[in-house]
Amino acid sequence: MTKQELPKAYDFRSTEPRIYEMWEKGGYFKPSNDPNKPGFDPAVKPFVIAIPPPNVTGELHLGHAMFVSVEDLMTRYHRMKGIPSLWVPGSDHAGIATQLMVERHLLQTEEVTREELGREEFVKRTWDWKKKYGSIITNQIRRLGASCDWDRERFTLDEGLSRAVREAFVRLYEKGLIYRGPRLINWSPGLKTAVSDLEVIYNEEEATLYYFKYVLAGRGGSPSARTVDEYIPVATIRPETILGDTAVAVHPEDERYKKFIGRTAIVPILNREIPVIADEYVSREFGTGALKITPGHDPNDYAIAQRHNLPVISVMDEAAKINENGGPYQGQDRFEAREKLWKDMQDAGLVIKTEKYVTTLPRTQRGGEIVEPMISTQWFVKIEPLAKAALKAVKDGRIQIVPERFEKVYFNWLENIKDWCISRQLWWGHRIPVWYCENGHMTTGRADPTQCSTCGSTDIHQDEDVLDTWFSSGLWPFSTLGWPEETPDYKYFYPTSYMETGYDILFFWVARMIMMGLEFTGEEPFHTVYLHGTVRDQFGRRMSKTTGNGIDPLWVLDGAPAEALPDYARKQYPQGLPAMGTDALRFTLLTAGTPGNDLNLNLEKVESNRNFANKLWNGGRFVLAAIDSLGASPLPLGEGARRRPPKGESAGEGDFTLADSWIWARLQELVRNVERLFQSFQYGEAGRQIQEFFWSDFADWYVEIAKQELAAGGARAYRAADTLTRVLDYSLRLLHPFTPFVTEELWGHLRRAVKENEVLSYLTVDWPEALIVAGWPMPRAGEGWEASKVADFSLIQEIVRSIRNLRAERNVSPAKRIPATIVSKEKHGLIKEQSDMIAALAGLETSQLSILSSLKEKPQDSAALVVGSIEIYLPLAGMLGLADERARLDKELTETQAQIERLEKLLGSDFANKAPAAVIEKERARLKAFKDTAGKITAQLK
RNA sequence: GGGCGGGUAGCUCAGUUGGUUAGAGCACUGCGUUGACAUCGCAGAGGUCGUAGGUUCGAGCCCUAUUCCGCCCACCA
Repeated sequence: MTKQELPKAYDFRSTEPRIYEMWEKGGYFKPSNDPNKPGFDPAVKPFVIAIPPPNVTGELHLGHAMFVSVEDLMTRYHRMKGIPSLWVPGSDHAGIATQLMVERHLLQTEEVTREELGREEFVKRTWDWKKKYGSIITNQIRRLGASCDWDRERFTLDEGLSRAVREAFVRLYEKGLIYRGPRLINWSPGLKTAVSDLEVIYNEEEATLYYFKYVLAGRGGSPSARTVDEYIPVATIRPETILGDTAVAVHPEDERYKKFIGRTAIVPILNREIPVIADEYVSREFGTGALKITPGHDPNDYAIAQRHNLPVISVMDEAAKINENGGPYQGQDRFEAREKLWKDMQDAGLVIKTEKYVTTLPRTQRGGEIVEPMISTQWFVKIEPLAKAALKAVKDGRIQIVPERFEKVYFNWLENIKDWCISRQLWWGHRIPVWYCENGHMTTGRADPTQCSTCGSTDIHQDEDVLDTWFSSGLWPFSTLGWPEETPDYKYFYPTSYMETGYDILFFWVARMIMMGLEFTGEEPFHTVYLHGTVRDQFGRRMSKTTGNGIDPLWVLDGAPAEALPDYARKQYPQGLPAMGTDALRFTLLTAGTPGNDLNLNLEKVESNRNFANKLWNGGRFVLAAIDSLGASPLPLGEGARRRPPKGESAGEGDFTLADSWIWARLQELVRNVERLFQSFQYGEAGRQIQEFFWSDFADWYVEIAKQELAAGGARAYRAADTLTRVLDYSLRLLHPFTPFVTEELWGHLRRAVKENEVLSYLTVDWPEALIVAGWPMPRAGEGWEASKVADFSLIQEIVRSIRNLRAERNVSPAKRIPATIVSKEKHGLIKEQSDMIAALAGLETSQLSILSSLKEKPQDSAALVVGSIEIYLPLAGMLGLADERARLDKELTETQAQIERLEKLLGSDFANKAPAAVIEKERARLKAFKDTAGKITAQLK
C-alpha cells in the first residue's frame, strides 16, 4: 500500500485547474439525459438555468462571482440528486458599451473614428475585437468552477439568436405590437442615440433656478408688447428651452393669474406669441405658480400640450445644439445658449432673479451626460398587453419570485409601464429588419426582402437603427435553446427552471424575459426567479472605478500585491492580499449573506473560509491516513454512484460506539436540515450548518475520539475508520455545491484509498439525502433512539468540558494526565462504558480513574465539579488551594440558584397552563438538573 | 411623494412556523505545537437585539408609532 504523501496545507493553486479540466474533459457538465443522444428519456424532468449573460466587454467582477457561485450551487445540487441538469452559458453583445469600447480602442490605436471607417468596416472590427477578447470573461467564469455545458455556449449576435430576434420582431410587428413614430424620447446627445426610460439615471444635483418675466401682449394681441408692463413670473432650470415654449400655463383657480388666462404672452427675444392656458397640473404653491410649456423638450409639458392641442417645437439637433427654430442662438450648444439667452434677457429687463436649487437631473447610464428629452422618430413595443400577461403569471403563482417582497416591486413597475423604445442609433447590434421604399412604405419579413411589399418598388433600403440589447436578452431562455426551431433541446429543456440574477436587473431583464417568453412560447420561461443582492465593499459602499474601492475576484483567488489594492484593503494587508482560492471566495459569497440583500464582502471572512477549506483538507488527510493504517482490508466505500447498503449493515446498532451513533444522528439531522433549507432557497444557512457540523462535531469531537479507537486496532479501528470515511464522504457531498474543488480533490483520494474507481466525480454521486432517508448506515433501533444517543453524548461532552474548564482555570498543563473520581448513580452505566473516551478527551489518567455509583467519603484535597447529578473529583495537588476552591463553588451555587429561581417562577406562572407540554417538560427537566447541581454543590460546601 | 430593506458583541454578519441562558467569523485574554491541521487546538471575556408602546403564559422574531442609514420607483417648473 502506498503511503499518502499529501501536503499539509491544501494547495488550491495546482488543484483547481487540474480538477476543472478533468470535469470539462470528462463531460460531467453535460445533462445526464440529453435529447440529442441515444437512450434519451423524454419523461424525466430536467433542471435548467440560463446564465445571466455577462457582456463581452466585461472583466470579471464580484457580481459575476456571485451569480456563478449561486447558479453553480443550484446546478450541482440538482445534478447530484440525479436530475438531468443543464446550465447554458453565454454572453450578450452589450450594444452601447461594446461600441463605445471599440470606438475608444480604435481611436487610441489607429487614430481613426467610427465614421471614418464606415459602418461595415466598424462592425467587422467589432467582431474581431469580440473574437479576441470575448473569451476572457468565459475563461474567468471557468475559474470560478462554473459547471456550464460549454458546448451549448451562445452569443446574442450569433446566427441562431439573430434568427430568434428577427422572428420575435416580425411577429410583434405583424400583431401590431411594434410601431414606429415620432415621440418624445430620452436622447443621449453624447452617444447620439435614443435610450429607454430604464437607462436614464436620476441624481440629486445642485442647479440654478432662473426667474424671469413672461410679458403679456397688449389686449387685442398687439405685438408691441414690451410697452405693456404686465407679466407672469416664471421659473425654470433650463432657460434655453424658452426658445421652444408654446404656452404659459397657470392653475385655473389661481387668483393671481386667473385674469391672464386666454391672453397672449411674448416669448423673450424671439418675440413669438403664445397663449396663456389653464391646467390643473400646475401647482400654485411651487415656484411662481406659473409654468412655461416646452412640449418639444419636456415629458410633462408634452402631455399638457397634447391636452391643449399646442404645437410642438424642437429647438435642438441630435448633438443638442440649438437648431433653426432657435433664431439667433442657432448652432450654440444647449448650455452655451442658456447663458447667452439669459444675458440677452437681462439686457432686455426680463429677468427677476436666480437662486440655487437642488433637483434631480436625468443622466444617461452609459455616457453620463444630461439626457435631452426630444421628439424623435423611433420604434416602440406596445407593452401593455405583454405586461398584463406577465403580471398575471406572477399573480397566479405560475412564477415565484424569491425573496417574495420583490413581487411587489415587479407589480408596481408593470402596472405603470410605458411603451418600450427599442431602436438605438448604433451600429453594433441587431439591425431593425424593416425596409423602406421611396413611397414611404415599410416592408418586413423573416427573409430580407427584395422589393416593397406594398408598391413592389425594388428601390428599398433597410432601417439604419439597431435594436436595444435587452430585446435580444429578453429572448434568452428560449433563443439559446434553439427557438423558433422546435429543436430537441427546446422541446426538452424549455421552459427552464430557475432564473437567477441580481435584483438590479429585475426590470431590465427578468420582466422582459417573462413578457417575451409568454408572448412567443405561450409558457412561462421559468417557474422561479431567485434574486441575489449586490456585492459591496466591507463598508457597504458600491464598488466602482471612480471610488477606487473595487476588489477584483481574481485578486482574491490568486493574491495581489499591496499596491494593487484599494486603500482600506492595503491597510488590512500591507504585505499584499494572500491567494485564497475559488472555494474560499465561493463559500464566502454563498454563506455571508441572505437572498435579495446586499452583501458587504469582508476579506477577512474569505480568509477564514480559506482556513475552512484547509480544515477540510486536513480532515481528509486524517481519514486517509486512518484507512491507510488498517493495512490489508480496504473499506467498501460504496457501490459507486448508486450506492446501496451492503447486506446486513443496516440491521441494527451492532458494534457502533456511542460516538458513532451520535455523529450519525447529528449527520442525519444535518442532511434533513440542509435539504429543507435548499428547498426554501436558504443556501447561506445551509452552508453555515454544514460548516458547523464539520468543524465542531466531526473534527473537534469525533476525530479526537476516533484517534483512541484507531490506536486500539483490530475491529475497533476498522469500525472507526469506517465511520470516519463515510461521515467525511457525506459531509463533502453536502459541501460540494459550495466548495467544489477541495471536495472533488478529496473524493478522488478517498476513492483511491478504498480502491474504487468506477465513480470519477462528485458531480455524478448521490446527494446524501437519498442515502440518509433510506436510513443507511444509521442502524434503526426504534423511535427516540437518535435523541437518546445525542443526549447521552451531550452529557459526556459536558463532563469533559467541565474538567477542561477547571484545568484551564487552574493552569494544569494539557499534557499532564491527572487522576479523577466520577460519581453518579443514574448515569453510572453510561459513564463506566465511556470512561476511556472521557479519560482521553479530558486528559485523565486511566489507571487512576474511578467511576462510582455512590461515595462513602468525600475525597480529601479535591476540587469538586458538579454536572447535574454527577460529581467529579480532581485532586488539588499542583493546583490552587482549597479556599479558592470554595469561592469557585460559591459562585457556581449562586448562579445555579438564580437559574432555579427563574425556572420556578416560570413554572409557577400561567406558562405551566398554556405552553405546549413538550416545552413545559423541557423546562421541568432543566429545573431538575439545576436542582441536582445545587444540591451537590451545597453538600460539597458543608 | 410612494415603496422596500437594514439597525443584534469592538468590526462584518447569521438567527423562516414566537418557546424563555441570542450565535459565527475576525479582533481580544490565558494556556498549548514532534502524530490531520498554527491556514491549528483548549478555555475565556464581550450584547437591556435602534427607541417607545401593544398582543401573548412567553417577543430579536408578530402589531402600531417613531428615529437613523441604505436602496428602488415617480419626477413640480
